[in-house]
Amino acid sequence: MKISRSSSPENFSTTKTRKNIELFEDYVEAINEINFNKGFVKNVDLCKYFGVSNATVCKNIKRLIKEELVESEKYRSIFLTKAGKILAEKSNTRHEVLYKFLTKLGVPIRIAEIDSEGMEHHVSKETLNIMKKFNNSN
Amino acid sequence: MKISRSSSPENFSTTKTRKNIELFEDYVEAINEINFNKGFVKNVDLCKYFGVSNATVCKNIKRLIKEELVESEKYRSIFLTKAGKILAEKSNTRHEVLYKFLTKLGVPIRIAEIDSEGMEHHVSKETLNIMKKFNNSN
DNA sequence: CATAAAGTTTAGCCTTGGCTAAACTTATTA
DNA sequence: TAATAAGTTTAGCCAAGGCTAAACTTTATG
Ligand SMILES: [Mn+2]
Ligand SMILES: [Mn+2]
Ligand SMILES: [Mn+2]
Ligand SMILES: [Mn+2]
Repeated sequence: MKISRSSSPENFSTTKTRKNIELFEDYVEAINEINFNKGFVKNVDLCKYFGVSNATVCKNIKRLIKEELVESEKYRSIFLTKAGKILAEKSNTRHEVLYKFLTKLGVPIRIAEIDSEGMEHHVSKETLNIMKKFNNSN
Repeated sequence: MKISRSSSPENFSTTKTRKNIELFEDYVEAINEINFNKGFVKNVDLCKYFGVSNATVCKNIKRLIKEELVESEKYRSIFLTKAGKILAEKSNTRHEVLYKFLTKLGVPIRIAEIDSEGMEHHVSKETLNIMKKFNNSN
């Protein structure tokens, strides 16, 4: 039982804050990707993407609307707002940098896909910059 | 919007599974650490450690007891079971390897402490082994 | 163009992980 | 040792993120 790091409540509260926007980040990323690939996004697309029920997607989209990341009229397509688009690009870039970092390190592709899906939301911009540098010189 | 990785519902369901044991991992790690430092663990110690209320700790300890990771009698100290101890050691090792990995990479200590608190729960054993190798040769 | 199929929303349920306030137990100290 | 302080549990609340079943809307088809 060796512990070289030190722990503090602030670490946990930062982690909690990051977890609170995790779903938003995943959704705007997904919406951006699906829209890029097929031109529009509907409830059913997100169900397939995440593997959850239509009711779950519907409820979560309402939360994204309240956060002004998404716009949608009843029974219609789902669009990112300006803020949603910005968050999507930022999240996608971070996810991409982390994924590439893991593969450059030697992590098998399938494992890097899985691990990065969870890890991405907890990578600070400082850590991200270091990973970016590593990617560019390896 | 460049995406070099590929996404699948399995990535999200694995991530969900990992999130479901995140609290258990943090708690057994904390209990192990506090016990190591002061010989016993009480509700109030965990409140300070995590920065949450006594009611929250009490409720979460009940969940750990149901999972047979922890034993405790009313108003008394909190102990890890055999399984709890094993999970604590495993989680601590993973946390420690990741933390050291980030610092060796050049991430400032304070940032590595924060980022590793969230990332640790999403690092597969394959990725962990690669980080371990990196640590030993850098 | 009427009906059937596909897709979306609503209603109502559940667990997790937080909180405060109040009740209860244990520990301290006058 | 009786009163007070400190610590723990219980009760009851909330939001997030899941689910199924049923109602409703849109799209496709005979
Ligand atoms: Mn992502
Ligand atoms: Mn993700
Ligand atoms: Mn940890
Ligand atoms: Mn943690």
